[in-house]
Amino acid sequence: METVVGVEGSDEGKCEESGVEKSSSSLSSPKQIADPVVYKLVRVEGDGRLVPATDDEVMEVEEFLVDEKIELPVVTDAGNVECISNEESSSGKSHKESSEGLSHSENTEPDAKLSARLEEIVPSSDLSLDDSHINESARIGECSKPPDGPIESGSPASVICNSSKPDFYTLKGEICLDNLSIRELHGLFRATFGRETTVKDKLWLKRRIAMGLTNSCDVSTTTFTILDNKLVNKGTDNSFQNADGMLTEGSDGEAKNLGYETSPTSHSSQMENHQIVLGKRLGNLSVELDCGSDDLQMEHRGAKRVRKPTKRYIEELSEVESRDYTPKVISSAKNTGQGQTSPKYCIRPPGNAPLNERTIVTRLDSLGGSGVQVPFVSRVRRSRPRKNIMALMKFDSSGMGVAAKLVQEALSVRSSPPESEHADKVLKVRSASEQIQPLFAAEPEKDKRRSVMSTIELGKNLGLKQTDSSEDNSDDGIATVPTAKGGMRRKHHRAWTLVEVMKLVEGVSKCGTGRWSEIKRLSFASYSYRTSVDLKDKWRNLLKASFAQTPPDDGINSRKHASVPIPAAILLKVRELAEMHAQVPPNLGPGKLPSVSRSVHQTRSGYL
DNA sequence: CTTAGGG
DNA sequence: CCCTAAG
Repeated sequence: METVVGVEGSDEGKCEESGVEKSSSSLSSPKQIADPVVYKLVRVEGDGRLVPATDDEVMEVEEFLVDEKIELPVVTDAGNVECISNEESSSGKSHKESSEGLSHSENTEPDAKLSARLEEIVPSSDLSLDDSHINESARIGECSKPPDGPIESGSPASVICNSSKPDFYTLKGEICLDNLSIRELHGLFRATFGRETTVKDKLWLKRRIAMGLTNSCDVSTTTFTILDNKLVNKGTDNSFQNADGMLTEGSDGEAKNLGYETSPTSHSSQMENHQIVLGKRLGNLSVELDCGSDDLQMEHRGAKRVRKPTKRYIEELSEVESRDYTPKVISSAKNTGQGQTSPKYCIRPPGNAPLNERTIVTRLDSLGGSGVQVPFVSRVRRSRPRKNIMALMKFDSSGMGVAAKLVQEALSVRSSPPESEHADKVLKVRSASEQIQPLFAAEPEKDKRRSVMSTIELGKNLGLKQTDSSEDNSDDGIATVPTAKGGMRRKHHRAWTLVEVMKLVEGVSKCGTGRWSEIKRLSFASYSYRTSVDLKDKWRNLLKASFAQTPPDDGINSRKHASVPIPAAILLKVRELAEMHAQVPPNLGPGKLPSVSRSVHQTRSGYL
């Protein structure tokens, strides 16, 4: 019940530590739980002052809010929040609900507060903010930063590093976001997450990208340099994580000062709460590393999520209902904790999606790039035959009741998953939890949130990571084209984002090559598109790319400007893995590999 | 159903 | 990405 904001720093993993938040930090002393921090949508000016958010940002928020209302009933909770978080919005109600359910949860903030936060600005924050930035900047060696920080619109941080590294990202395997222009950041953002962003705040962009590349929410607020998938904080090394997804906890430095944010890893629930509470800083919040999910999230909000079939080609009309919930379930809990680094929790209720869809006529097309709006109908159509959809929608809308029924059925039958992917071994436990989630989601709000919470906890207990699925709806990217034969063919190529690539690499490192389905489950549970075959193909391409490029080294290397190629670090990793796996017989099995894989990235591989 | 390969 | 052959 307590508010998260207060947070005691101990165990919570809060993901949030955003730079701007400092303001919040000042307000929220760790101890004052009672007094929640007020968050306002603001931007940090060059001189360290807070200014009201731009129209754009505000709009985003508003939109979000609106959506929220709509979704609210359906929304589950934390998971949901996360999904939404991307935009900046989430906060209010959803978290409220969630919080209640959770034991720790803190929710506490009433709607009023929410509104309050939007409206109020944090007073004292300026100073604190300022100071911290300055200090940090000062510390940062390379970047001797000009005091003034003539920064465009961005945050002070961005300014900081200008001097030393002019180049983009990838500097000997290093990715430095500090000096990128907004435009560049946008490009990188797109490459990383596969979607456009309208956000103009450099700090936000950097953090978001850093989080994405790093797969963690714990990103320093000062500098953004990513080395080999690890985020390197030059000034203070308070936080960094590796690609593996493990967060190192030791970080304290500034974070502590802020009053919150410590280690994101441990309790997911807490993190969620924080996120929720903080709501406003969504950017940061979105913890997910799966940032990939971001795009999805956006889409979700706008459009409904049609349940996504696990398999691309499946188009069974007859069983729509059953499928409808099924996929969701799978997606939601699917992966085991292990693979994912980041804690993501998106639990999305199957039922509600349709509602949204109906409501909203147009949606942003993340895929295409730049936010093009298209009539949702067309979109839908693409993914599946209209009949189905219509039927589906009706079905859903007509009632939660139905959903509930389904749920019940599921429960009763829980052991028999429909077409679940989780036939596998490990999943038994998981499956149970998975199934439960969706069910709950369907339930009425009140119950729902509670159930969700419980579900989450359950998951925790089980040790599952609920990573979720941010993307189930990904019907987005899939366009089908009728062929002469009569078959439908998938048309849109969904560009692989850096995040996805990293996940893939990580997955390979864990499971080894050739175990695509495993990898799919572990690392790509959230990406419903991307089949094991896709993973395989992508890996093939990566290998080709890595081997091709590395040797020549500098020659053509200058592709820097190419559209966000592929961070060299990743290619290196790919090579290493390739080597390893090539040498290691498959028969060793995944279990053994891990040790090797783990060390891999650091590797001393001398072979190549 | 999941992989491996070729197209 | 798609499609198909194989285990």
